[in-house]
Amino acid sequence: MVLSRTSQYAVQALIYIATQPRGEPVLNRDIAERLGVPSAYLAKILQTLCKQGLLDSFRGRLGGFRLKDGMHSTSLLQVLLITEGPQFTESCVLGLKVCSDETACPLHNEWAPVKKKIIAMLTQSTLEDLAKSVLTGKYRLADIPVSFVSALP
Amino acid sequence: MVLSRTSQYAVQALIYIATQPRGEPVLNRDIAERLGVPSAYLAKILQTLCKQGLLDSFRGRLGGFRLKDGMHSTSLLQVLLITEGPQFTESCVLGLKVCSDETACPLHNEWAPVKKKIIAMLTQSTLEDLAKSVLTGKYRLADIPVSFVSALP
DNA sequence: CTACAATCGGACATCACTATCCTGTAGATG
DNA sequence: CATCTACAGGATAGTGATGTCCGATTGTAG
Repeated sequence: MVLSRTSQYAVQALIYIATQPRGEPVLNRDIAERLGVPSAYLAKILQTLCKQGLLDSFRGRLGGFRLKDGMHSTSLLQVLLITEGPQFTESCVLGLKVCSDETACPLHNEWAPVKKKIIAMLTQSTLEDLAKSVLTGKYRLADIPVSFVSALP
Repeated sequence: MVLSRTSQYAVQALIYIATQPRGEPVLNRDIAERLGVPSAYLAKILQTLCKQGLLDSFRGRLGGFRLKDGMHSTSLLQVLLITEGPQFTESCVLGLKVCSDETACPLHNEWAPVKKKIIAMLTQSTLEDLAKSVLTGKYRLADIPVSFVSALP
């Protein structure tokens, strides 16, 4: 019913980056502070997202992370396949190693349509869409209230 | 996308017990062997299910666990609320401590209908229904094929 | 070139879940 | 009562996800 911390951080960070002006790298430190998550841990996650081609990173002054070109339309499913692993959409609810339509667990047929709906929702939600809805101010990206006024584009 | 081991074992064990003749206690050892799960760990889980009123337990000879009267119609949701905790249906996908309709995370409104579908499915699935479908032989309750030879010397 | 800022990445620490061990206790049987 | 059996439950260990630390490396600016 809930994602792993790693996935949560990844999604939050990516949405936050997507709310920032395009092309301008965002500091890991700033993202961590904004989201109220451990910065060293977040850095590892962002590095992974870099290796998987979602982000660009820049060292030195004016460094930071930014969304790679064209990655604003990345879906949540693509993100979760990275953070939860490629078996994210495959694994059996009861943990059976083999659970196909032929050799199904008792929940397989009940779960199938639900899974389909989840995947549809995750495929449909893109980073730029989510970033837009955050920028309307109607949604919260993190628990910690923003102590400083974030820049509006 | 997948339940905790504890929940998996609980659901599997309860379905298995529900497939056995009513009123006759089933040995923890037999359940563990049938499911291919560690028996000592399963015992803890079954004890929890006893305390929560789903199971009766009997010590000594002819002992074991059986479904409490009327508990054959228990839904999966009731089971998971025990094994995953009462916040199972409440928690935010992004892990926010507060995420209501008023203070929503960016995924809240997308997730709501999906969550509704999940809960409907879990509420609808009862132990006796699942036990019945297992008894048809079309579904597997565990990975390990039941060769059913207790080759003890 | 030099100094500094920021990521990179390996090593280590922590915590919750998972799993095991062992002793105690209760029930059944003769 | 004696004894076997099976659950009860506290203590303990393994494991993977999570979180922290610190030095190495790379890029920018002066």
